[in-house]
Amino acid sequence: MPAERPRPTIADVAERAGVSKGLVSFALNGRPGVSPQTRDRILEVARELGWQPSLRARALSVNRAFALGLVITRDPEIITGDPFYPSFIAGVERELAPAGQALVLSVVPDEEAELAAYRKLVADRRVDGVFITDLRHDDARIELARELNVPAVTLGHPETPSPFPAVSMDDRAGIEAAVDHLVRLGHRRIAHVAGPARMLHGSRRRRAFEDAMARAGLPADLVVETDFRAADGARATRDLLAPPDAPTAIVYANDPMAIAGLGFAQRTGLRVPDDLSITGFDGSDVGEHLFPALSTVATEAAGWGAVAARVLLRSIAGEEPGDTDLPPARFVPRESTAPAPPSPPANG
Amino acid sequence: MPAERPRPTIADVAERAGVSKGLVSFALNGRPGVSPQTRDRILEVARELGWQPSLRARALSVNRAFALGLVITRDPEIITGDPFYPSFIAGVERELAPAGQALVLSVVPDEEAELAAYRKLVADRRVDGVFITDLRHDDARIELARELNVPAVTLGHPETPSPFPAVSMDDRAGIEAAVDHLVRLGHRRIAHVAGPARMLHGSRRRRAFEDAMARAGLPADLVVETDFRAADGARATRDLLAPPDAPTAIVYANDPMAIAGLGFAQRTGLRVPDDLSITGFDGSDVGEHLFPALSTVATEAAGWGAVAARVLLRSIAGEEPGDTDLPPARFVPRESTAPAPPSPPANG
DNA sequence: CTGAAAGCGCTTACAG
DNA sequence: CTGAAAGCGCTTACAG
Repeated sequence: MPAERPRPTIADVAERAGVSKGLVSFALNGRPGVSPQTRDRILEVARELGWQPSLRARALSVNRAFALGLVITRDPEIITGDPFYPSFIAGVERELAPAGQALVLSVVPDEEAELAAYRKLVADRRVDGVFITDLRHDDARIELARELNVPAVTLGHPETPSPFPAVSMDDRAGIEAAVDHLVRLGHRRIAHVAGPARMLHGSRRRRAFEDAMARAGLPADLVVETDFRAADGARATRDLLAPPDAPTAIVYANDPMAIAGLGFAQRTGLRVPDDLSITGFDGSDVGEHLFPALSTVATEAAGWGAVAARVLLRSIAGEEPGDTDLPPARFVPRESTAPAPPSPPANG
Repeated sequence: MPAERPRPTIADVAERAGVSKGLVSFALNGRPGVSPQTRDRILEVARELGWQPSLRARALSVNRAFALGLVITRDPEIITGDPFYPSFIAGVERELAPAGQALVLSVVPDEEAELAAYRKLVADRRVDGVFITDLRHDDARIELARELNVPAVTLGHPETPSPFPAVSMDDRAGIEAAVDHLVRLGHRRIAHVAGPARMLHGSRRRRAFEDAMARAGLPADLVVETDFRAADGARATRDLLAPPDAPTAIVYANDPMAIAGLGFAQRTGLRVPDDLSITGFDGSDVGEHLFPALSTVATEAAGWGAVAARVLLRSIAGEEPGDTDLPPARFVPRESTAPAPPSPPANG
């Protein structure tokens, strides 16, 4: 082990510059009340010495962590393949790095561990604020964050009253556009493979589907709820395609399920999109390279992350950012959607 | 804003228990030299007061961050779809949470930003050690970590001499098994869509491919280098399939490229696996649900993360863990590989 | 077994 | 414009 050369502290700088520690601190932080000459001398000495601020010491004196917390709750199976979080995190970092903030990430298997993770993060004062993603109905995290007195930002509006700013993206628009597109293509039997009803975006996308169907004068009777996993997508597709009056189009609540659904359909000999149209959600880039290329709803997760980070930073700084609405999710038609096949002869 | 009720400190505990702060600290940390009765009293008072240790204060006095750093270098395009990091991180967290450690994550777009991120992480003393993943040839991070005097663990063995423990998984075995499998199925023209040569696992998988081909007495003349992106996989497949002596099987260096390659092949009317066999790498769960289900090489990224975290923690604790070899990557045959098609009539 | 004190490296009133 | 001092909340020799 090479001996650790101890890092210079402001005391070293002060001594060498012949001033007090306090003055060094003022000069370094660009506070007013230091004459230009002494400031320059102090800065010069700091540079010579290779002084670097101790975040730890600052953290203790100003009572800040200079970090934001993200906890992701996913069973390990589902985490892979979902394009949302990697992009979201990249967007968050784009905002944090220049601000000198760090991201502390917690990945937990279930909701119990999730609450514990938030508690731990703020008990340890590891972060100055937290992201609340994947909102659920009656989400306990809103109350918890309030109780812990930690700044937070929610992705989307929680159902329960929330003191925290929300950064929302209208995903209804994307689902509706998908349904409208299919209806225009002549589809009448359209199914929806939904996310879990306990998740707000799961049930919201489902409601958007139902509303769009209602507007088109069609029954929304073909809906199956899932856990967002690829395997669920395959299973749901099997169940939907089994009956004689099977749908001619399926709207999936995420891309991995749509890809698995596509696989299942092809496996049974159905041609996509000739026999069956399919749409995904979230725009994984692999979907673009499938055959047929997956029609999907693009969500700009990175932009969402960047804005959420900015809002959280502002609310930590004591501002009251208010809610912000991102541009709505966009339907991206590709190859997996086509005109409905001619209806089979009505028999019976 | 509800008024922040100030958290009790050890000074409060000490006062209430009628002892000194030092003694409280000893009792709380289970140090010897505190009589059982006073220890119990102190613990009791701490509980009554709802005392929680200040990680910040501890960090400053013991000069530790109680956190590990992971920096991921990816252009935003590629990050989505790759199943490795989400699983790896889940494994890391499985180890860190019980140890009271946190993960600070940095996502950067290129190698320059990557080095800056490592520097910043240790300059700020945000972490006690760092993971070095996705090793490259002449990887500057080894030297940087040594220079910064920060404990590190590498995923795999770097080429340059390294003072850091390595946690390795033999990915050669998986590639070789894939090639052997294809050879046994009668394939003679086998191509490889490789990762970037500057990345160690990119070139190592390529070499494994070449070696396996050589052992089978086959030329490894069909290799195209890529950047690991899905789009690259499609492009490479197009280039490979264009000439008259196109391969009957393609071994891809990751799953997203294999999926895109599958899509491209199907698009041109080739039947997979009848006309063309395909294998991936890393085992995304979506691959399992494609039609045909993707034969791939499974890597146990979560286990890798857990072991790497444990090793890094031990080396921070001053042990010298030494290198560890994980079970080799396993080839998982599914549906995308089948006997080679009968050779076309030799003409010319 | 216990106490009093210094130290970790900053920031921030308070005085001059 | 500048200095001396206290404080953030712990840990850790050093004495007894």
